[in-house]
Amino acid sequence: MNIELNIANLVAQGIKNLYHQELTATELTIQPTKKEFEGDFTFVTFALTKLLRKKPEEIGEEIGKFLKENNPFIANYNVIKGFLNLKLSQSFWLQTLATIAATPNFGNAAFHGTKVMVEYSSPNTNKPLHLGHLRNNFLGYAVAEILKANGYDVMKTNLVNDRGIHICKSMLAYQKFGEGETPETAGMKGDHLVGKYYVVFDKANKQQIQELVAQYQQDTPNEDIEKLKEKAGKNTPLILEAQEMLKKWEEGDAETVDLWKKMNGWVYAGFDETYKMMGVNFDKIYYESNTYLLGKNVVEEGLAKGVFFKKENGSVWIDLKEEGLDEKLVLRADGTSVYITQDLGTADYKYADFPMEKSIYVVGNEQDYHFKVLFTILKKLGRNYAGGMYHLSYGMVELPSGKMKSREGTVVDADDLIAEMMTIAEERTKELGKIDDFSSEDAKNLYRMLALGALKYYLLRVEPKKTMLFNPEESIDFQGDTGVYIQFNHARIASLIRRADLLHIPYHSESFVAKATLQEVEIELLKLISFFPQRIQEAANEYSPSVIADFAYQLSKAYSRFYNELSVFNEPDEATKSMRLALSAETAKAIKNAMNMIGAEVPERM
RNA sequence: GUUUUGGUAGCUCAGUUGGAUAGAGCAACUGCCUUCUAAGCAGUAGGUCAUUGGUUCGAAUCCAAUCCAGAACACCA
Repeated sequence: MNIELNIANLVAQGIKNLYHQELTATELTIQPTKKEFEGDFTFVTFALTKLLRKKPEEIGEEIGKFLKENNPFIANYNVIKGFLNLKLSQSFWLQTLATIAATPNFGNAAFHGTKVMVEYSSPNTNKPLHLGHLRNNFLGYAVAEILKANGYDVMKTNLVNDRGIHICKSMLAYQKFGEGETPETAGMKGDHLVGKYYVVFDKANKQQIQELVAQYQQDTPNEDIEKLKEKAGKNTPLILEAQEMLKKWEEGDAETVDLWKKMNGWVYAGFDETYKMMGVNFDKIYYESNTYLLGKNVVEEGLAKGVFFKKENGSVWIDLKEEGLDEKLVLRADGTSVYITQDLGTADYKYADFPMEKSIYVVGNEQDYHFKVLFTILKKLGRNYAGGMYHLSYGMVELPSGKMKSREGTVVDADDLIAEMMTIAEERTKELGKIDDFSSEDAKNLYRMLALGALKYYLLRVEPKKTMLFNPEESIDFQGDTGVYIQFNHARIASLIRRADLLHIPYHSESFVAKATLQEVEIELLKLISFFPQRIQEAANEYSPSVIADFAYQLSKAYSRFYNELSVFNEPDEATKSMRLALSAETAKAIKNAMNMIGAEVPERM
């Protein structure tokens, strides 16, 4: 359903009849009429003045008259300057409601099976998830769901960064200071425990840097302090030991690998719990420990094809100056991989797994350059899938004090934040006392729903690429433009529908089409629902869940207005009563569908 | 320095791809629960759309320059 397109077609027909000019519907501007004017949709005539050599008002008058006379759905029209405002008839809107009601999963596109992979989350296994990860996870999950709603065959993946020097840091600190502590003995989630040792490492290492710098200063008192710090950072006993450990790990040293397995196991258990709480999931999980050696064959291939070149010291590069980028290293002189080497190999690996037409990487905008380079290289290598690759780049979540820094303890922990939101949801719900008859299990489920709904909506309503601000002092709101407001409207409708069903009041199409009367608020609401398919498409085209979040909010707001202005059960006209129930039911369905698409659940009662 | 992304109400954000008098929420103020869930509704107040110039019937939106802020530019990941 696309009402604007239909109207554009009617206008095009009118132009053909009146002026003998062939214009396609997409060349014509149709938009919803601004609320301060009379009408539902507006055709902008300015653009035609040159072609038709007429005044904009004149064109509006002529087309308006033609449409009204030749189409029963056009009830009326008025012209203000270059704007032709068209009012659609009651019967048109009632028919629209009937069509929406008869369409299962209204808004969703038919399945076409185009394969798309969405990689998101991709955590490090050396520290627990924080607020920034929440934005990533919610975004990735939502984009995947939105693509599904648009008919794609979606594969959600997670590439876990489970090896490397940073992992060795936690391992080393644990080995030195852990005293055999486990998540059980410490009473901590595994990811938090491992994160604790990452911090321990950092602290001890900082101490060593200071000591080294002091020593350097004695030896070379005239050297620049920053340079000394940099040098010290690379040479502390702890860093050297961590590097040694990494080497051992790569050689498969049994003791090191066992420790790594043990600690990663703790982290995975912790992550699983958090993922479950967040309501996100994956179809396949990749581990860097399995993929970090990939890509060397790609380097050979690139050399053979002349896409890459070798420098005298044996390192391999690609020249991307023509693309406005720089020279980029793809293999070290000692033959070992760099970050981009594995990403090249992993891209092939993923494609072999799932031959997708689109591949989306949900990764923060600090890696914009990296992905530009990666995609360019793959194109140059002639990968046919390269054209479908997309870096869904999102902005950082900042605190009023600036960036979150784990070293300064200003990180907002994901588990803590969710727990806090649940507590607030519980307090607020108990205050209102509307679910006193709930079992404690049902109540807890509601708190989780509300907490996560609030959090997801809060993070997803903002356009992905924008940096956003989170103020821990002010807890996330439950009023106004929030997830909870939307959930509240759903619960309210659910309550109406329960009552209608109990009283056996019908609300199928036959009970209202051609009989009921619609008020302005109802038409506004119906109009919004009818836009759902376009909004879903828009969200998919732009990989932007904020479009769906906004849709759910606009819809809830329109419903709230309707709910306060008009009564359902006190309406004397039976057909109109049925229509209002049907309208409510369809609103609830659209709200639920939209909220599910951004990963938020919606309650029947709250 | 180069590249890149932003700058809209006191605060947090929208703005349907160039359309009419730029919108929401929060915070402030005023009304509305004997009535389908008030986690609500209605209203008041709040703007040099960073600045300047350009493109045209028409610019928050497109182009150029400038200012401010963030990020990236490692034989790190």
